[in-house]
Amino acid sequence: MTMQEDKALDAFGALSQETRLRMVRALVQAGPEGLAAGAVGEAVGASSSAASFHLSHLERAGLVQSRREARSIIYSARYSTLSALVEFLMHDCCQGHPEICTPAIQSLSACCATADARSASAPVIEG
Amino acid sequence: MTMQEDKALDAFGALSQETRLRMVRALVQAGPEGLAAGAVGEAVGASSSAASFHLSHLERAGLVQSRREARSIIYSARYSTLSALVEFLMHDCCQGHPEICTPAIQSLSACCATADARSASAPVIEG
DNA sequence: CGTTCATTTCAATAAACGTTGAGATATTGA
DNA sequence: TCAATATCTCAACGTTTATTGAAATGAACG
Repeated sequence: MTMQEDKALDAFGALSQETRLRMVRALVQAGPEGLAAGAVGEAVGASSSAASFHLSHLERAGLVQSRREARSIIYSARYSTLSALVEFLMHDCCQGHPEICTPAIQSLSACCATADARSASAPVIEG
Repeated sequence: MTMQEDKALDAFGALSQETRLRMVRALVQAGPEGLAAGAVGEAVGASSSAASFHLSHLERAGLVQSRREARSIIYSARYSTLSALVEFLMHDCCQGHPEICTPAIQSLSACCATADARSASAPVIEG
């Protein structure tokens, strides 16, 4: 479950570049269905060549994954890596002061609040 | 509450370097009391010059803060920035699929589990 | 089977980054 | 004040990284 240091470095390195950070956020927000490479590039204002370079970089870092669908290559976020990254960074964060990291937990929980309310007991696969 | 893109880029850039990533983790684990610059450098295997350079970098990025204490400069993690960074990255992560980001929430919660149990109702300041 | 569309690869230039060691600054105690 | 300790600053070097545009790949459809 816990990530290795070198994987975390690759991931943070990948996230430390404007185009790639935007790409990851666009894909995080796009959900599991993902976006075609061209759409990602357009969403973040990158040339097709730059988009390909940065998406490959993100895939090598394990932050996104790709699948072919007809003519397009569809990229989507790897939420498990993002989650592992958070865990790696905050590992043993409390040291007897749980109030230190609960704000981080709440920030993350807040993002799910509306979705949770919408789909608390119903299956969500549709469309 | 939400972080700006350029701040997030600075933070991820700071975390994308082995020495600095180790430093942040050492300081996260050290808790609010922090560690002297020399101790941080020693903990991560950096020369004093390199330690100073990287700690300054981390401070500029908002990930750590410093205070003087006698001859030493004590560095400590800025948990609020780490929390904001997580929020920035995962913003709008669910899109109707809350099961996507709950693992991340649980990862983060797990880190506080023992501390929570230990100090659920008692104040924690001691020695 | 050849054309089109989407994406990737390549090579060159330019910019950013980390490391090093020497020297500067600031604090403490004799 | 002087010496010792802790940390920071600076500049030069070598390495890594991003960008660009042109060319190549690879799948799909008539």
